[in-house]
Amino acid sequence: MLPGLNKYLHFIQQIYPLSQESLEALAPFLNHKSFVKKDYLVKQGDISNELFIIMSGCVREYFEDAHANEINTWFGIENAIAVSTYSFFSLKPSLTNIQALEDTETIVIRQEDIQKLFNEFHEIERLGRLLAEQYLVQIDEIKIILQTLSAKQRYEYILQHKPELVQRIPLKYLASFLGIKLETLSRVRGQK
Amino acid sequence: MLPGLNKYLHFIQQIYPLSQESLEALAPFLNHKSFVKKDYLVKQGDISNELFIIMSGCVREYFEDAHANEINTWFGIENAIAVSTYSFFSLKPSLTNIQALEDTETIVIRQEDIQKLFNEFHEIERLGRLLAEQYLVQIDEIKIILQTLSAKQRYEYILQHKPELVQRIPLKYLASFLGIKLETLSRVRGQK
DNA sequence: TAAATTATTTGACATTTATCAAACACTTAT
DNA sequence: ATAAGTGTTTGATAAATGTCAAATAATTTA
Repeated sequence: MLPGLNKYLHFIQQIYPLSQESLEALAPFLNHKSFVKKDYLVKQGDISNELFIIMSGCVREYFEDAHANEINTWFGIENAIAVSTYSFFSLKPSLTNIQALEDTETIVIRQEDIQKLFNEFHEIERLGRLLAEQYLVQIDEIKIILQTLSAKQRYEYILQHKPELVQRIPLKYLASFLGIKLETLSRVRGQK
Repeated sequence: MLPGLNKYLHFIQQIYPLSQESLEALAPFLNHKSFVKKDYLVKQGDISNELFIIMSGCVREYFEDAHANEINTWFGIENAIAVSTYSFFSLKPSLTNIQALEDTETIVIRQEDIQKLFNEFHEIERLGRLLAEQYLVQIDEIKIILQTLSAKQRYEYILQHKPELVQRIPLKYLASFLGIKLETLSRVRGQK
């Protein structure tokens, strides 16, 4: 049996409890993958047909813009699902990299296996739907922060609502996630 | 039979073709609702348990911030699905209003009916999953624009990728959607 | 532990965007 | 057709954020 699987299953069960039957069907398709700091889970340009549940550690999703600046678009820590959504859903080349910021343990499942499980088990597809809905609401929240708040307010929001991120993610990565420059973020932190 | 339903079904069939059986099960739960300009499809604070497919017309989603400014978070035109996602998925009070910007014809389906259909028809739940995934990718695209681009670049992006929006949505609404002020948007349009 | 590397802060200044007020343009209702 | 209301542009100025360079702090590696 896959080490750490119980913890993963518990996390999943909170979102939508699966029957014993589904769990047993799911288990063989789950694999463990470890990454050391700076390893890539997903590379920009590749078709990313894997979904990662982060058991421990922390990752960033980013891409390079026209001026070769890195834009960080998402961060994931324990219990988050790291997936290059566009690529995973459409099986087209990934627009982003996903990279480990710490040594990171994951459970991986492949797109084609999920597809098979979706076909066979309605309730697994339900779980998939609920996860997509949750993910959507989370991204929408970030989008609204960016539509609404000033640099300082963005930092305070993230500090209040995602303090783990501020602790664990280097500021230089947080800045572009918040849509501001590193120096501005640094200054905004100084104020109160 | 519901007028306009065929067109709606065609739109849905492109995302995931449903069997005749599912279509027949779905049809009785679809209703037509018309809105005149300025009518509300969803009111902030209400639990919004309806999902609207826009047959014709155009809507905005917005909320009022702390200073009673309206922040427009989303726009929908023909074939878009208008839904207060957070409220619809969690059945908690809506954080946003959805308002008709033109006279608007919609097909409505209720959350509890969708739930029943999801329970009964796996393939309808699959359609739901795929729609959630599509919606997610669209929102993520907007989020990345806000993380990355200057006022001028945001306008150019939207002009290039969603020209219908620029034509149909008053600039005063587009501005907050792009995370900038009306005057800045106006100026940025002037340049070239 | 020291040196090298990486991350963050600070300063001076440039640029972008916001603010407030007014003018202008366009639409709607009488 | 006119007046009233809405929407957009323009101008002057203020505030926020970006840029570039350098200093400091923290972390990693030899």
